[in-house]
Amino acid sequence: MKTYTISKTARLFGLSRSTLLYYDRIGLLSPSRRTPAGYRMYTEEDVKRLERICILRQTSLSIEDIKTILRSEDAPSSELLEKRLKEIGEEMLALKVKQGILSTMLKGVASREGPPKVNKEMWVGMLRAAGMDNQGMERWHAEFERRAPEAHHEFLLSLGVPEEEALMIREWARQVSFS
Amino acid sequence: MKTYTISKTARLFGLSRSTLLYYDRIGLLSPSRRTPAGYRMYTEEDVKRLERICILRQTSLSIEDIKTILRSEDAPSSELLEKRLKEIGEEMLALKVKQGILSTMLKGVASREGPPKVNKEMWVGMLRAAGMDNQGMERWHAEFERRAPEAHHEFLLSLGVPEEEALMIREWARQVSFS
DNA sequence: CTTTACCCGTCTACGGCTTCACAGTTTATA
DNA sequence: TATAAACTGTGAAGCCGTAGACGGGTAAAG
Repeated sequence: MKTYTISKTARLFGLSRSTLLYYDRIGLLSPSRRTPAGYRMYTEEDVKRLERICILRQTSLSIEDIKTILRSEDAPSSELLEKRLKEIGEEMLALKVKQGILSTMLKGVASREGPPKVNKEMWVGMLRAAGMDNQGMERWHAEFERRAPEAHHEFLLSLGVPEEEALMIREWARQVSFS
Repeated sequence: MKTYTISKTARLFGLSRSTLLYYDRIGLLSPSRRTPAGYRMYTEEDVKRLERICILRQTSLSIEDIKTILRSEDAPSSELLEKRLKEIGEEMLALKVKQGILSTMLKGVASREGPPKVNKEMWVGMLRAAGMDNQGMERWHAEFERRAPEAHHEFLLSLGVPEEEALMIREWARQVSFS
C-alpha cells in the first residue's frame, strides 16, 4: 500500500509539517504506521481523513467539532454544520458593521473632519451589551432593536449601511429576539 | 477632575479588568494617575482614548495598527484603515465560500448521499495554492481563474454560490491577477 | 561513501487576551 | 472598631493553530 511521509502529506494539502505534528499530538489525525526508525507514514486512508479535515477546517469549524463529526461519520450530525452556518451569518453581519465603521472613518478623514464622531452613548451601550463577540453581535442587534428601533436604524445608517440593508438587518434582529 | 478605577472603566466599555491590565502592560493605554497605594486611576482623557481604542478594535484592527493610528492622530493615516477595509472584503468572500461549502455538505446530508463529494483534485489544488488564509484566498481565486476559468466557475457553483455572484467573484479574481 | 534531502522530537513565538495565585487596600457591615 | 467582602496590585502560565529553528538521526542518489 502506498504511504506518504509527513512532509509529503503536508505538501499535498498545503499544510506545514508542524500542523500535522499538532494534529497527531491532539489525536485528530495519527498516521496508521511508523517506519522502524519512527517516521510517520500516512496511508491512503489517513490522507482521505485529512482531506475531510481540511474541508471541514475550511469552514472554520473548531477542531473539537471536527473530531465529533468524524467520529460519528455515519450519522454526520448536521447539527454542528448548521450551528457553524448560523455563526457564519453572524460573522457576515459583523463584517458589514466593521466595514461601515471603517467607511465612515475614512469619509471623515477624507473630508478633514478629524476622527469619527459616533455618538458616545451608542458605542458605550453597544460595547457594554455583549463585548461584541459573534454571538454577542446577534444579541446586541436584537436588544438595540427591541429597546430603540429608531436609534438602531439611525445607527446603522451612521455606519454607512445602506437603507435597504439596514431594514434587512433590523428584520433579522426582530426574528432573533422572538425566537 | 473625575477619575475612574480600573474595574469601573472596564465596565464602562464592557471590557474586563484583565483587558485593561493588558493594555497597560503593552503600552496601549496607561492610566494618567495612580493613588498612593498604586491603584490605577483613569481620567476623562484616558476614557476618551479608550473609547477610540474600542471603536478601532471593533473593526478588528490589530493593536499595533491602533497604536500607530493613535500616535499620529492629527494626520490620521487612512492607509491602515484602507488596508483593513480591503482585508474585510477578502474575509467576506472567504465567508461566502465557507457558507457554500457548508450548504453543499448539508444538502448532501439531507439527501443521505453521505459526505460531500467535492472533486479531490480541486481541493488539493486549492489547499495547496495558498493555505487559505485571507490573502491566500485572493491569490487562490486569481490562480484558479487564470488556470482554469471554467473549472473555477463550476467549482463556485458546486459550493452553492449563485451564478450571479460567481461571475462577480471571477471578475474580481481577474482584476487581482493583473494588478 | 559522500552528499544531499529528508526525517525525528522538542522548543519557542505569535496575538489578544484570560485565568490563576498570592498579597496588599479599601469599603461595608456587625 | 473588628472583620469580612470586594476591590486592587504583580507576575506567570495557559489558550488556539500554526510557523519556524534547533540538533541530530535516516534515506537515497551520485
